[in-house]
Amino acid sequence: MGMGRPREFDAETALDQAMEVFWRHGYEGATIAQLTEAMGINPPSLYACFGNKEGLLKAALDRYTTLRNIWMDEVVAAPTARAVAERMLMGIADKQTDPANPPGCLLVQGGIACGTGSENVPFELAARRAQNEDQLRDRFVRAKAEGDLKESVDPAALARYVSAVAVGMGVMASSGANREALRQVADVAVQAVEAQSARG
Amino acid sequence: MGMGRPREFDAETALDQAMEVFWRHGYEGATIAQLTEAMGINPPSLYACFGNKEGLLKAALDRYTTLRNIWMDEVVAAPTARAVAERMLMGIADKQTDPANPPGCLLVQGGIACGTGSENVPFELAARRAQNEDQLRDRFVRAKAEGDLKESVDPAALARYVSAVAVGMGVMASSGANREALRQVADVAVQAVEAQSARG
DNA sequence: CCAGATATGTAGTGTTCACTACAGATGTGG
DNA sequence: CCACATCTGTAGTGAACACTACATATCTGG
Repeated sequence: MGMGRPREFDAETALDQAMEVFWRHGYEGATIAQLTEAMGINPPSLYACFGNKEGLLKAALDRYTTLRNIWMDEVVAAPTARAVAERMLMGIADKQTDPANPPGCLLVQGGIACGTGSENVPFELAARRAQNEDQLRDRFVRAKAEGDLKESVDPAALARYVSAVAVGMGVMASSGANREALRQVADVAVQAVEAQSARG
Repeated sequence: MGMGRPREFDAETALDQAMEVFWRHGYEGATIAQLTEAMGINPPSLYACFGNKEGLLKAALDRYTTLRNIWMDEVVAAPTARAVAERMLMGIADKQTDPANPPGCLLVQGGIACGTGSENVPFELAARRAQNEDQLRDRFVRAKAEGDLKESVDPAALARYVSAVAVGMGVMASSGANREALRQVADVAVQAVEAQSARG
């Protein structure tokens, strides 16, 4: 009863490579060929080790969330609610634009499809969202000129903020969030805009 | 030199159906078979009219953004920056949970892949995001108990807000937003949390 | 050194996909 | 009524996909 031929690759190292592929191309956009090439193994090894494509994704997500939870522990260790939010959101700003990783967050980007031949679709969508952001920015420029917004406000930054909240709400809604949950988010966000108001 | 056989379907009606399919299943998750069935036509008619799948998406996006821009015109017609933000974000909360439409926003969901057999992947991702939201909520419960947050604050709502901003930033980063842009968003969001603080 | 067990590489499998050839149907201009 | 142009439905096409059968290689226990 021998123990069989030992595995020739390191599972964690291979998972890191798979994680990057899912992160960059999304679940459906990532092909087994891309995954196996990045992991440096052949399909049978992948299936023997992780079951199937979805099993590999879950293993990659486990690894991602393990690392992320360690970071979140540091985040919630901040002394105040404000400091927690600052540490988390500023940290995200840095991490999501770190050239060492694909842009964005695996937990969002993993659901984005960019299969071969349609990589430009997400950019097409982004361009349409940018139109509304520009519209908001123009409106906030006017608000500033009218004395409605503080002199210190950057209208483009405020418009980007409102757009970001809107996008976040969209993803939440797609995942099943109900109306009350979205309204609570909107309510806090509106208060943030109000705080930029000259009378606020 | 006759003018040929006339088209037997209405392009705008068909586009509305296609828009719903892209909205619900994402670009890659939507198959030509699903699209043609929803549109009530056969593939050759689709290709004769819209060129290819991506052409159909762009036509559907055109229709979506046309309707959306009309609504945005009403939004920016609000009297103050605060009212603009309120009208937009509360309107989004309602629209994105309207049972008459698929949940979420086509401009975000259109990039989400839910092909047959992997519909549960987006929910798997959402479940992982919820873990971090719960972590935040617990932290804000503590902050409230410590008198760091106002008595009127709902810790779950505030955690949901911070999570929504984080998700929005993730989508922006995926679309090419740079670090400074994300930091500006984070900065406004942090001020919103600060406004919920007892000393704020 | 042999038997059993597991991993690996090659070379496929069936399925599904976006897309289209083709023939017949339905219109217009002469 | 005829030549021509455009649409429609049937029935595919080749390509790409996730996944696997199989022979071979490499280990352990006895």
